[in-house]
Amino acid sequence: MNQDRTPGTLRKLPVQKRSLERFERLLDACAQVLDEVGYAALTTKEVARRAEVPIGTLYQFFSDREGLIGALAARNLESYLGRVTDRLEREAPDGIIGVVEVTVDEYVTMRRSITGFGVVDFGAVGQDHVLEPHLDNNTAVAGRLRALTASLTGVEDDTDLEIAVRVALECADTLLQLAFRTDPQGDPQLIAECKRVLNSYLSDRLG
Amino acid sequence: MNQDRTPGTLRKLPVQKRSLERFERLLDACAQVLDEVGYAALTTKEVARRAEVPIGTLYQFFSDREGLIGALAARNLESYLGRVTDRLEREAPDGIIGVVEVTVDEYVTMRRSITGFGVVDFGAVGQDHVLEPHLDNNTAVAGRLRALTASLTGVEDDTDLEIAVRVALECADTLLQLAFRTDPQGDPQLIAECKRVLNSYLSDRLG
DNA sequence: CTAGAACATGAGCACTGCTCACGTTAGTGG
DNA sequence: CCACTAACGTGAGCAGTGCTCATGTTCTAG
Repeated sequence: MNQDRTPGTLRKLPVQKRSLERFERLLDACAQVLDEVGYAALTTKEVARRAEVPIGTLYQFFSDREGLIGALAARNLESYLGRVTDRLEREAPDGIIGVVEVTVDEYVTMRRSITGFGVVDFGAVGQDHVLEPHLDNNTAVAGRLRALTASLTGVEDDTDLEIAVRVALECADTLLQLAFRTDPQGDPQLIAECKRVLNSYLSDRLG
Repeated sequence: MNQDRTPGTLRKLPVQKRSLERFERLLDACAQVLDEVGYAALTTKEVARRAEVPIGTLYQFFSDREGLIGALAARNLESYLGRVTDRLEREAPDGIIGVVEVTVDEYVTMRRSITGFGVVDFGAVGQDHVLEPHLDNNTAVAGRLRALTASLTGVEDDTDLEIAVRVALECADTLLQLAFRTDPQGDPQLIAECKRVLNSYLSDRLG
């Protein structure tokens, strides 16, 4: 009894080995189905069928359809931030331009290689607060990117930087969505244009 | 027989008076419901109930749920473009900055006054090609804004302008969405930030 | 060994988008 | 005025969805 009925969340994390496998299989199947039929047409029954998991089991882990997709988004975000952090620490670029280069390129790489990444990246539209309660997704991502940016570029980490990163991220997100809508491999001109927008704005804003 | 089964479109435009009233009532009810419960929770039955129109009648006009929402988006777009055109012709600003000012302010005004405008503005996400076949919504809007911009600022109307307007529109769209997500009246700082992004980018790009 | 926690299952409920067969009204040529 | 066609009106019901819950099975700590 007393299951977690908060929408868009996890219910129970798997603790035993078999159910952990199933949990991951469900996320993989979810990514696959998203890739094939898109967000609106995704069906929990189909995801369960692909993962070879009964429908009831799916709902043991995820409170609802949104919770399933949200968990996939969270996994994508962790993966993305891990990769960006690694590259930034290794390459240690000394200015805004270098940070823009790395964050954009890493996003592009993931969109080309991770199934379903294009549909939910860090959270599908109209479905916010997936990553942290009370924060919409891009705000959560912005918070984590801001810390990285401040420590690498020496820019003061104040309210101004917070807003600048928030705005830059929002633009980058849509422009890259546009680039990949235009060309499945990511229209190179639009990717370049994305970097240009970010560089114009951020140097105007912070420089 | 032989109804139009193309998804996301209109079926028949009303030709007689009573059905035209019902058509408009359906769009108004659709806007109201969107405003109250959001995109995902909108139900065709509820829209029909509000408009005091039987469900079958709704489906005489609209091929499906998406067609209904798309028709609302199209009505919003025409209204927006009309207002922007009027103001630009009357005020005849002489540079990019003036055009940015007018287009952004007019959007803000509409979001504050038109029910449901915030949810679909010119087309809900994941539901493109509503305004013109084979063009996603923002591209269609961009095309019409580009013509206006070129004639007013004297900038050459070439491929470069096309891309610049396309990119600027995409950014403006998300940043204004963000501004209104942050504050129901539209966060003033984020609205200002939106103009800053557009001005930095466009003067860097076209100047 | 055993109590209780974690996990597994799928028929079925409530609800959705949408159809279609049939009835009603509006408009027009004679 | 009528008769006739096209436009309009209608809502029970179908196919399919998200999700539950009663019942059973497996794991693991003491």
